[in-house]
Amino acid sequence: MIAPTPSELEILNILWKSGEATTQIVNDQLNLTRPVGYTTTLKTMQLMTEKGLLDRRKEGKSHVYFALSDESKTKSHLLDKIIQTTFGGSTSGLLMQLFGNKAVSQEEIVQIRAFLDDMEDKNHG
Amino acid sequence: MIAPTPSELEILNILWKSGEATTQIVNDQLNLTRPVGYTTTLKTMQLMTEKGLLDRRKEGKSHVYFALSDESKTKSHLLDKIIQTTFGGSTSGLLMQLFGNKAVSQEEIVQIRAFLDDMEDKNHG
DNA sequence: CTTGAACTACGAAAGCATTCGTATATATTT
DNA sequence: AAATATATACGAATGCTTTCGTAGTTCAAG
Repeated sequence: MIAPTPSELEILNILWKSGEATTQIVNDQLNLTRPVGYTTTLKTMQLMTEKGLLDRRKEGKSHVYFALSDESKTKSHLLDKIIQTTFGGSTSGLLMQLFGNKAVSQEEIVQIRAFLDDMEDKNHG
Repeated sequence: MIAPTPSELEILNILWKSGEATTQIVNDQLNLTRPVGYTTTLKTMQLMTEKGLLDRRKEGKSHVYFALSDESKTKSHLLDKIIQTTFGGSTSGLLMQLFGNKAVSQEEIVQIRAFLDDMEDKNHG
């Protein structure tokens, strides 16, 4: 599995959401958050294509890019990595950190309980 | 807050566990996992000291290092970062990923529910 | 006090991610 | 078809992390 770099992840997030986009569109999206030059974005997306993270098709004079890497798998991988390096491989360790040191809203707690209920339904049903 | 690099985090994890240690000891610990030269470890720890992540005291001809950065705060910070970059700032997003794509045992679910109960007690009490 | 072992300090190389300038190509407009 | 606008391709610089060789220092043993 190819782990995207931080910059690559930003681009992936945009493409995962929109399905596909030109460099122009991706760059505009990025610039809503932080300033970044057009050719920088272009170059990054070209490298990502070489790496197999993206593919593209020609459309007029420009390219339309789309993600090849799976969103869920990629995020799962990144999560595994931080669990490994930061919490010694312990998922519970991560959760303790999350619940122990962050303000988790009542709303989120409700949501999490719902997740757990679903999980148990799946386990038992 | 100073975010440690991956290599620095490895060293911090050792020092958080042992309280304090010489370069030699840290390097030996690291080499249980992966090969790394003594001077590499030394240099990294020196840089970490400059950065304020560590401090040290002289003991005989060697130095005894210890972490200045707080374990919980550091991990919390790293976690925030991945939540931000990978899950668009949504803690629930992280949890969905965690619960949706990993096998979470019944035991862990029970543990998580206990966490949530504690959380609610804190929120209300 | 000289030798040797362990330790520190320093500099620099190598690898990788990010950035962007410049040159070139492609389409569109006049 | 010339001029303009929009794209792409490429190379190279920058900055940061990691790595380790080498030189010098400190302590202890002979």
